[in-house]
Amino acid sequence: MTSPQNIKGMRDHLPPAMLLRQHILHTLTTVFERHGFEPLGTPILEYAETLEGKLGEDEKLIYRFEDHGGRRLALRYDQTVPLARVVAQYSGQLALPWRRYAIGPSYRGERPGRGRYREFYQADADIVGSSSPLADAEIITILTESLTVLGFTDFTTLLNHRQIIGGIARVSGLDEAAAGDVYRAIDKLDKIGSDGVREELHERGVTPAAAERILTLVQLDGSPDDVLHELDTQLHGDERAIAALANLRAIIVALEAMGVPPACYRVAPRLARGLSYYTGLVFEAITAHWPAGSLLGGGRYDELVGMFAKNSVPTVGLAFGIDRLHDVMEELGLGPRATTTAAVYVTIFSTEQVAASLTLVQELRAAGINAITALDASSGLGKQFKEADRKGLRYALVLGPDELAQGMVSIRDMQSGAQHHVARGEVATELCRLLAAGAAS
RNA sequence: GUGUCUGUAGCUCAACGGUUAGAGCGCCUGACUGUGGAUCAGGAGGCUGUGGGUUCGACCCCCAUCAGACACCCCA
Repeated sequence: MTSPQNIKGMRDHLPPAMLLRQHILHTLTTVFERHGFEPLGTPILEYAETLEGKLGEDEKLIYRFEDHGGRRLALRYDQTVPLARVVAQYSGQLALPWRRYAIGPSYRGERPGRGRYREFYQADADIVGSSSPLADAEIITILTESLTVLGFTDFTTLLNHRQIIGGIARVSGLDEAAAGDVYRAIDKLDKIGSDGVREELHERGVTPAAAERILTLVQLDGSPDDVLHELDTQLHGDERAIAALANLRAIIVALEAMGVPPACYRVAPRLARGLSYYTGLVFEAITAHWPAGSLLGGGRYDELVGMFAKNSVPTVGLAFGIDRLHDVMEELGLGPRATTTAAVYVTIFSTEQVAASLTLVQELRAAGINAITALDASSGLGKQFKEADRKGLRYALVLGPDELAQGMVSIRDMQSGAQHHVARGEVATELCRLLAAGAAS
């Protein structure tokens, strides 16, 4: 391999992409902290044993290897299992319920595809140690706020409950083992249609009568109240499912109180979700602009932490897929379209004026303005303007003999080409004013 | 992990198995004034993803490998 190359499924992020990613991460951090969540950092590497036995079939996607000492290590598959490890390990230091967020890369040895990579960023927010429906509702509220602040206008959060899924399987006469298979088929409803699902169910040995029952229940649609009411009737007699419906109702009541618009969520009994550790609420956000998988997902997993600790620790949380968010936002033109970090370019007129320009640029920086100077004092103004233009900087300053003599600085608007003089002492305030006006429009 | 397709200049793409692999855009230099975008003139840039094979001769055909796209599978 003579020419440099990326490892399969792992990407570089050049400045324009990285700026959007950072905008996303910063926005999510702000929302998380607005809700009082605390940051947690854990290593990318864990003992393989820590990750094994929690993910079901997905386990084969874990990157595993041995270190120099022959220890079996693994790259983390998500940030949830490490959270569970931390909760068990530091149980004495953590006051529960604990609201924590974590942002970082995880790794899965999958075949890369649209919106799917082997190294991908997730932003997680979880409430550890509470089984209250208020915790579930808080997570959904964070989800809604985050997507709204990022600029999404037409997303929907699908809500479901593992015990509704279980109940539907049970009243259709299936045992727990078969239910998983069935739900994998139902999860594809949007993609292959009800006929396709019917066929798949048949292939998996579900009787036609049971398949029809399942399809009917799973395709219930309408207002959350209507869907829950109908499920109540249909699942009558299945205690766990009835309890799940009550739980969803309580969550929705809390959502309403927190002002989450009803148009943002639906009860969708067909939502399955793959990760095997979920035990209660499950949800994911979808948008018509991204047919390939969900933007984020999550749910309640009350037993996972208990696999490390002795007692069970009820937990609910979500994970944003940063790479998918990024790709969708790019397609929709959401977020800042900056290609660089600086806003102002200070030219250097000639080798005699180097000091004057350097002094000026430091003043701008002290005033909170991101600014750069030319690095080659002997290059002409034309070349310097060109550099400023190519970088996408909004303003260029000229400080030549004429300006120096008059105690002025020329401010050039690189978009319009217009140029005006400002007194040397007023430059920073004038630029702040211009930049604020530009940001507002 | 399975299947299909793709890989040529920084980017988008040409080139019948046959001379020295081309074009547009971009990049660099100059015309050019104390000033970018426009125009004109010139210039740099390639072991055709990589490694084998077939052939007198390979960008082109065959095999392998790496990377990418799409559809499965699954998921963020």
